[in-house]
Amino acid sequence: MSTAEETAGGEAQAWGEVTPDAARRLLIAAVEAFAERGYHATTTRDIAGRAGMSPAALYIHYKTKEELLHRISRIGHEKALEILRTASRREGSATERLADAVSSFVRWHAGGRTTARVVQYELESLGPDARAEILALRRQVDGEVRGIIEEGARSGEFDVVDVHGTTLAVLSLCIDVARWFNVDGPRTPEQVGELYADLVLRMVGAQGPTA
Amino acid sequence: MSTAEETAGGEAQAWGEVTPDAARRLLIAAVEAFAERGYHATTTRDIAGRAGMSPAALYIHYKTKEELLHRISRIGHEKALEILRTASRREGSATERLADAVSSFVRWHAGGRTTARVVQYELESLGPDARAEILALRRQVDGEVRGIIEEGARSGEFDVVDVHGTTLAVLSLCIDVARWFNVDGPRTPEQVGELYADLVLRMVGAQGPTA
DNA sequence: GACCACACTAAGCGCTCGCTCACCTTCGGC
DNA sequence: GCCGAAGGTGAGCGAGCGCTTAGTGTGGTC
Repeated sequence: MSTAEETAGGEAQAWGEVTPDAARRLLIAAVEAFAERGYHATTTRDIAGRAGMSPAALYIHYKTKEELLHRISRIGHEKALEILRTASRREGSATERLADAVSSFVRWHAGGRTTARVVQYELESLGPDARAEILALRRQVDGEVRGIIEEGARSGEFDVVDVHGTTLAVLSLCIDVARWFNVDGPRTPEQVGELYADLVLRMVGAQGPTA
Repeated sequence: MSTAEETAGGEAQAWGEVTPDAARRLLIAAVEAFAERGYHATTTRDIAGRAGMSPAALYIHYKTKEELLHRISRIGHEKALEILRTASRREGSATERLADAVSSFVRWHAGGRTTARVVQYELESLGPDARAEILALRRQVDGEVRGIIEEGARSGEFDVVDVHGTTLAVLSLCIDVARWFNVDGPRTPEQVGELYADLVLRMVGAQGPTA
C-alpha cells in the first residue's frame, strides 16, 4: 500500500534481518528517500511519513538520522561483499569467475538500484567513525575483484598491464550502474550484467569465449 | 589566500568567462563547497564566506543558490562537450579518435575533479527546467561518443555487439573517475587517461595498437 | 561638490530542520 | 483487574536555513 512497499518490491526481502517490523519499515522508507533526494535533502518527517508513522516514532528505533544511513550502508556493503565472495570462491577459471562476479555485481546494482545508490553515493554523508568502518568493507570488496584479476594475470589467462588500475576501472564501471540504470529503460538487470561481463573480459584481455 | 584560490588552482582559469570578479569568486567558492559537501549540505553562508564576502552579497550576483548550481552545471557540460567534439572531429581513424576522446575526457574528470563532481553528481538537485536544459547537453555528449563507436563498428575497425550499451559503459567509466580520483593518489590524470583509453579500445575490440 | 548608480554589509524575517518530552494506548503476567 | 514495559503520538524547542531589507561606503560625472 505505502510507497515503501511498492517501490522496494523485490528489494525488500534483503532487509529481513532488521527487526522489529517498525524499524524495518523505517529503514526501507529511508532507503527510498535517500535514493530519491539524497541524504541531506531528506527530512526525518519524510522518512517517518513514508513508513506511516509520526516523526517522533523514528527516534524510538534509531538514535539519529545518520544511524539510519549507517545501518543501510553497512548492510548493503555486506551484501555486495557476499556477492563478490560467492563468485570469487566458486570453482572455475579466472575468466568464468570474473564474468560471474561482474554479472552478479551489476545485477545487484541495477536490480537493487534504490539501495545501491544509497550505499555507493551517500558514503560521504557519514561521520568519520562510520565512514571508516564502511571504507574497511570497501577495501575488502576491492580485494575480491583484484584477487581474481591477479590470478588470471599470473596464470596468463588474462593480459593486463596494470592490475591495480584495471581493478579500479572494473569496480568503477559496475558501481556506476547504480547512477544511470533506469528501471523503465530498455535493458533488464540481467542483460546489463551479461553485457558488462563481456566488456570486462575484453578489458582484461581474456582469451576465452569472447573472441 | 582564500581556500577558493588555493583549491581551484589550475581549474580556475576555466571560469574566466564569468564576470564580474566578485561573481566569479562566488562561483568558484560554490564549486568547491558543492564538491566537498554536496549541494544540499552547503549553505549560502559557507559559499559567501569562502569568497570572503557577507551572506547577502551572494544575492547581488545570483538570484538563488540554485542559480549558482545551474550556471556551474551548464558551463561544465559545455566544456565537457567541447572536449569530446574536438576529439571526435579531428582527423584519424575511429581508434585514434576514440582514444583521444577518452583520454582527454578522463583527464578533465580527474584534473578538474572538483568541478566534474558537481557537474556529474549534483544534477538531480536542479529544478525541472534547469535539469531539462542540462539533460539536452548530456544527450549531445552521449551522441559524440556514440558517433565514434558507430563509425568504428560500421567500418569494421571495431568489434561491438551492442553499440548503445557499449557507449553507455564507456561514458559511465569516464564519468565515474570524478567520484574516485584522488589528487594525492598514485596516479596523475594523464596516466589515468592513458590507461582508460587502452581499456576502452579493448572494450570495443579495436584491432590496432592494443593487440 | 552635489549627485547617483553600484557593490556591499548588518540585522533579521519567516520557516523548517533534527530532535525531545509529556502523555497515551496496548498487552502479557500474575 | 491491576501493573509495568514497549511502542506510539502531538506539540513544540532551539538552531540554522534561504533570502530580504534598510542603510553605508565609494567612485565616476557634470
